[in-house]
Amino acid sequence: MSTQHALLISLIEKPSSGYDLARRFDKSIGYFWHATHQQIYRELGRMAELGWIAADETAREATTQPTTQPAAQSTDNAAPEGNAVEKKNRKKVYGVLPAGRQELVRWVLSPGAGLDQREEILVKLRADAAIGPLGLDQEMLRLIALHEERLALYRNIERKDFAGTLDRRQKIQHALLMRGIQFQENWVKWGRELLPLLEKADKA
Amino acid sequence: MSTQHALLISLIEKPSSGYDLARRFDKSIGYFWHATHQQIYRELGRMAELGWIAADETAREATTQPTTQPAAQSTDNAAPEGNAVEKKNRKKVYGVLPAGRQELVRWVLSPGAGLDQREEILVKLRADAAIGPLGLDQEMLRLIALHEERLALYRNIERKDFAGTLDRRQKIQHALLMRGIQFQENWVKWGRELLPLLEKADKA
DNA sequence: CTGTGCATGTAAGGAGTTACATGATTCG
DNA sequence: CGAATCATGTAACTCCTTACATGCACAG
Repeated sequence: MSTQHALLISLIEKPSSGYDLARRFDKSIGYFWHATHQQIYRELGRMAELGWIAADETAREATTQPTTQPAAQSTDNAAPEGNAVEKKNRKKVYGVLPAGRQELVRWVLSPGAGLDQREEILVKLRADAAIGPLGLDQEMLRLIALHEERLALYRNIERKDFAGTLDRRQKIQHALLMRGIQFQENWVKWGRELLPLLEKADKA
Repeated sequence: MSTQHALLISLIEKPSSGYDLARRFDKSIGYFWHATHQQIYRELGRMAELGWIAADETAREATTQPTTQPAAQSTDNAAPEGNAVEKKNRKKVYGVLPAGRQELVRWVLSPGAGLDQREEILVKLRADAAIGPLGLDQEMLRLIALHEERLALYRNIERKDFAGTLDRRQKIQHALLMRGIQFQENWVKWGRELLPLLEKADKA
């Protein structure tokens, strides 16, 4: 399971609440691993039970040197001594415990599945091949637009975040972005070429 | 849900048993939509209930009670004399009924999600970026090899099945194959470029 | 007569989706 | 004050994965 591990990474990059994570999964790491807020809260709960992470009031920290430091995170939420209040609803900031870090390393180095694609449109195209032209060009146009939009987004990120010289961390993150860019470029080009084949005959 | 629809297409292309389908999902359509044999049998059962497909010798005990529980296993079993013929275990060849075909068309033309990638290795790389070089080059090499293997397979299929002039059906199927080829080429190239970044320092 | 391939399933559990619910804070 | 947004969760359900179970047919 990778959702937990994606969350661990996000938490290492920056200790966060479930809500923060949910928003972050709508961008950055969510671009290559999607998760909804319900999933996130559930996995946070499980990982807390497993001792991989902990909410701030409980034994926060222990890892030696997180690569990124949150720097100016409003320090006002201290009050460690007398809390005991248990306000039901207040923000819980989770941090990664040593066990969580270990688990992450273990998982990163364990062999993964690789190549098991699941793209709906490919199945639809196969159907279109089998049972006559159904007018898939409309759907295809829609998807091309989506991929172009995403491509533009990635290119903007590249321009903004990856100019100048990069350290190792940035180089890898840039490579991840490039993967996305190349994938989208490739997809759009392929889709455009395919388009003429999909028109329904009676359109003429 | 697309597994059902992938099965419908396979059955339209050629009426088959669950077993046949499972084997076919290890190639051709399985290249872009994976499914295990358990999934296949379950979905076949459901689609049969829905009236989308039917096994060839339909008369098979469908005569009286529509919702017969297929339980009747283990101990209580008695009286093989009841309906003598019907060997329990023999091959069921399913074919698509009009309702199934309609459903397939409906689904093909309905808008799908598009872009929600989920590639484990990308998450792992992000982790490697965040918490030092962990030695991901080994895993990366493994994956590159997998993708190259798949690429070679695709190229063989192209050479064998798509020479000469093609009709529309073949053109689309060729485009699907090309999608796979381009994806794999792209992936391998990207992976090779990334590799130098992943070596663990102490390897020197 | 034993192993391999054909052929069909059940059971249990984990992961993901969709819908609903609720209270707190902030801002105009 | 009311609406938007922050923030956390439950419940029900579907889908996917892994392991197990059974029985027939045929070849060596």
